[in-house]
Formats: sequence, structure tokens, C-alpha cells
Amino acid sequence: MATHAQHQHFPDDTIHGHGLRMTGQRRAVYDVLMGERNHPTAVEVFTKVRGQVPNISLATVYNCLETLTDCGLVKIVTHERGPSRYCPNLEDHAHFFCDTCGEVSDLPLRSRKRPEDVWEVPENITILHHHVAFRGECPKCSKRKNLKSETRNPKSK
Amino acid sequence: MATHAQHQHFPDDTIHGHGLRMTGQRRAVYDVLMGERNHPTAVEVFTKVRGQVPNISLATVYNCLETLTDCGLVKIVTHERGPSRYCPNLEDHAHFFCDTCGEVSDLPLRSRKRPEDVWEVPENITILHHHVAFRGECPKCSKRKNLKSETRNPKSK
DNA sequence: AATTAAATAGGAATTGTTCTTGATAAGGTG
DNA sequence: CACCTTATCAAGAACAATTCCTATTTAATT
Repeated sequence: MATHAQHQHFPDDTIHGHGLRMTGQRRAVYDVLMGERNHPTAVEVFTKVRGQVPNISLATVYNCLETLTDCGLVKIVTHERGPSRYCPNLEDHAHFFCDTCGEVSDLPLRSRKRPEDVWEVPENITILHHHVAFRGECPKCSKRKNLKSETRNPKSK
Repeated sequence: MATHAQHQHFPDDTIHGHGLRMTGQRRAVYDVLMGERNHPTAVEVFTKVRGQVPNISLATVYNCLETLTDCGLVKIVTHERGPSRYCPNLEDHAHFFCDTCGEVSDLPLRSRKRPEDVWEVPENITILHHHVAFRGECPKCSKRKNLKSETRNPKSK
């Protein structure tokens, strides 16, 4: 059985397995993603990675992100018309986007559940991938909002 | 109970309800969407609607589509980094994208099922919206592929 | 060290969408 | 109807995110 990227602890090997090289730029980009799992955009990765590789170009960051996704080390996350974000969590999961603060977080799949259990998928359709996103308000933001309305308007408890 | 756009059979009233006018351009755009429910892109709507309103501009098509979505008559559908598509189906549903032919189709929600039953959503998160997409191969394409490989290469290498 | 292929930086080009502006059309009012 | 007010429109410029191009650099292999 082939080595699944899902359990690949050595990204170098994965990249070599694809006939490519683990360069300084690629490692730096990968490390930024692994370091803070904030689902950064390419530009955010770019500014962050400049701390390690001061004259890396944005195009190279895009290239590295593409290489890493092609090798299965990273997943690309799109949401409405916003910029793409990148995620090193290879488990099957959905994303939650907070409308208020913009934070993106992972929601794991419940065990033994499949999206096909919720949506009516004709049997003769071959599903290779699913993409699930929720939008709303994160706990931090709803708490903050409640506090605000309490101080301003103590009646609404 | 307020009139839900979901059951609005008179788009004019919905638009008027938002303090806006049902113009020729808006009607033409809406009719194109209602006519062929192919999830067209703005450009596809544009070329189609030119049959009715020959000198409508692309910007106006974008404006009309935005107005219709704001009024809740149409939903915007995004998929990976492709152009936005537009959908007049107001029922809660997911989308299936065929990787081979690019066709987009609707997958209805099974009754009494909620996406939150499949993904672990912390209780203190407020969910306002979900967006679900499947990617794979549609029946037509997998059939076509099977026929081809049978005639050309009975024993696939 | 020489050879070959892969990867990079920098900038130009492309794509899909939004913004700006002056002109036009529609709805209401006297 | 004539007028006023506001919404809407067409056309093109501007914009943001991404991809493409090319000359140069780097790395692996001989």
C-alpha cells in the first residue's frame, strides 16, 4: 500500500516522491503553515515567510503553495470570493468562517458520518471530493457583542 | 408571517419590497436564470441576455445579479477559484460539479437532516449559513469514459 | 568541474469583478 | 402634461488575486 500523505511525517520524502526537491523556500512556506494553523492567505504566508527568507517573491510563495498542495501536504480552502487560504490539516474536516472577525476554524467530521447521509446524491454519481463550509459568528465575537449590549443597555440580559 | 422570498412567485413584488424597480434588464437576467437552470456565470448570462436586450452591458448584468441576490431571488454559487455562478433554486441544497464536463447540478437536502449532524460544531458557534459542494464525475461522463476504454483498450493497462 | 534540469525573483499579463461617471429612464407630484 | 427626484444604465477604468514569462540561480548527477 502506498504511503498516504495523510500520515506523512516527513514532507521531504513526500516531495521527493513526486520527483521534486525540498528547497529552503518550500520548507519555509510549509513551516509557516504548520506553525500557525490560521488558514492564512498567500499574502499572509508571504509576509510571514519573509522573516525566514527575506527576498522570497510572492510568485514563489504561490508556486510553493501549489507544489505543496499537488503533493498532498496542504489543502487549499476557498470561501465565497475571498482569497484562497491554505491548511495543513489533512484530516477530513469542514471550515467555519466567522463573519465578524474573519477567523477560520476547523470542524472535524463526526465518526461514521458522511456528507452523502445529509444530501441526496444520485448513486451513479462518483464523488471524489467534498467541500463544506459554515458561516456565522464565533464564540468570542458573540460574547463580545453580548457584553457590549449589556453595558449599554443593562435591561437586555 | 412575513412573505418569504422562498415562496415568492412574483419577483416584481419582491424587488418593490426592497424599494427597487423591476426594469427590463433585471427581468431579462432573471428570466435567463429561471429559463435554463444551468448555473451560468455572469458572462454566460450576459451573452444569453443580449438576445433580449441587445445593448446591455456586462456591468449591468453584474448589477442585476447583485440586486437579485440582495433581494433573495437568486443565490450565488462559488466553486474553488472559478467564476461565480447564479442559481434561482431557493431551496436548501448542495451542488455537484463534474470535473470532466463542468456541469453543475443541485443536490437536495434529505428531509430532517442538518449538516451539523455530520460535522462537529461547537455549541457556542452560531451558524447562519452553510455551503456544500461535491466534486467528481457525473453519470453521463462516466458512461462515456467506460464506452471509450472498452472499444479502445479492452484490458486497461 | 561540467552538464542538465528544477526552482527562483521580478515583473508583466490575465481573469473576474467592482467602481466611476455622465447620460437616460421611471415614478411621483403639482 | 411638465417638472423634479432618484434609480438605473452603458462604457470603460480600476482593482485584487492569481498565473504566466523569462533570465538567472541553484541543486543534483556525471
